[in-house]
Amino acid sequence: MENSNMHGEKMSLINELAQGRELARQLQIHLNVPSSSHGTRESLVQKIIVSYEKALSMLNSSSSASGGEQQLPTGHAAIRMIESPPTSLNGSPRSEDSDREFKDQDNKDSSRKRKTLPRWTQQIRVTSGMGLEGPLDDGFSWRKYGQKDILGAKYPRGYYRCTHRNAQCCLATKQVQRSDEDPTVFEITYRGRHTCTQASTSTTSAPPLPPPQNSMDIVDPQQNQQQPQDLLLTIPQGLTVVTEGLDAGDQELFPYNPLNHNYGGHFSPPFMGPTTSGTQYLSVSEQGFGGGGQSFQGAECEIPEILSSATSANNSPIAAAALGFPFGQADQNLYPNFSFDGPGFFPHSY
DNA sequence: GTTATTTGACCGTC
DNA sequence: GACGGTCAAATAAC
Repeated sequence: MENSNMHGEKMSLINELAQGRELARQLQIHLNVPSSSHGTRESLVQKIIVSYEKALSMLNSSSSASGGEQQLPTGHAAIRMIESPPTSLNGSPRSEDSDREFKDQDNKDSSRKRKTLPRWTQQIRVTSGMGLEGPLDDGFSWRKYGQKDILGAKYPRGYYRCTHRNAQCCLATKQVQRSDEDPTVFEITYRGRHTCTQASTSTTSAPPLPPPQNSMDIVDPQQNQQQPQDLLLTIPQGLTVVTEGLDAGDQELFPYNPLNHNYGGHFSPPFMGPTTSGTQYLSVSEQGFGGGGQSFQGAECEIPEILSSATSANNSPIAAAALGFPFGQADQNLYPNFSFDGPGFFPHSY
């Protein structure tokens, strides 16, 4: 086991470094292109930084522990991945649908689309004076469509979906649940991915990325740093962000989120831990963060169907695009181990 | 006037 | 029947 892990980490490290190199090349090209926008260059720079930081994190973590705890050497954030069941901090019935969805997928399959959406959770702690609502703003436009008192929870759960849901068929949704025990902690569960252009333009914010555990296994088990890294860009100082990895049902997650393009734009394959679930803690200094999230639910959009097709039609560029796969062919070169046809990748049709 | 939020009702799942 | 998630009308804010 360890050997395979070690090997996997090495491969991941190599991939990460290769990605960084490729990004540097792209930056070089852009620097020579007058028409290239500043934003594009910035994006590439950010990607390179992220890539190298991830590589460093891998080295750091591999030498430290295998307990799923990692620390970025960057100093501006402490990221911790904790393998833990997707339970809420407060013990409240947090996304109970986690298991429910899991069962559904297992048993019936997708009579209800929302049950098949990728989902991941972040726990955000507001440690210093910013509005408690601050953490809810992740740079994406969310529209609240519901609020519900949850059994066993002191605070109601808020339901949000992407503002561009109708206009751009963006199925991203998120649920915001305040912790009972610690009101400064918000548990944000994201569903689905942003497919709206907004996702690709909000480079200043770092909406949480879905922790693609599966992809992780396939591509790079250590890339989990990606998300935290991105989050750092927008999370207000003083906030502690805990990303609870994909819930148990994440076998269904696609590893990537169109969002990835946004943040810095790029994709970074998997940033979640090698395990099916995990928690990431981000401690940042204060300024505004936004918890972004996404999830899906719409029915008018055909994304789910497209995704489904994607699972059956391996390597379809269109499907990949629809899925928001960050990497194109070039990226695939960077991640030779990645494949769409792995049963662990798209275990179920969407 | 347009867009976002609130809130009760409805639906699906367990 | 209980519960969570979503819808949609009413209301508020811009």
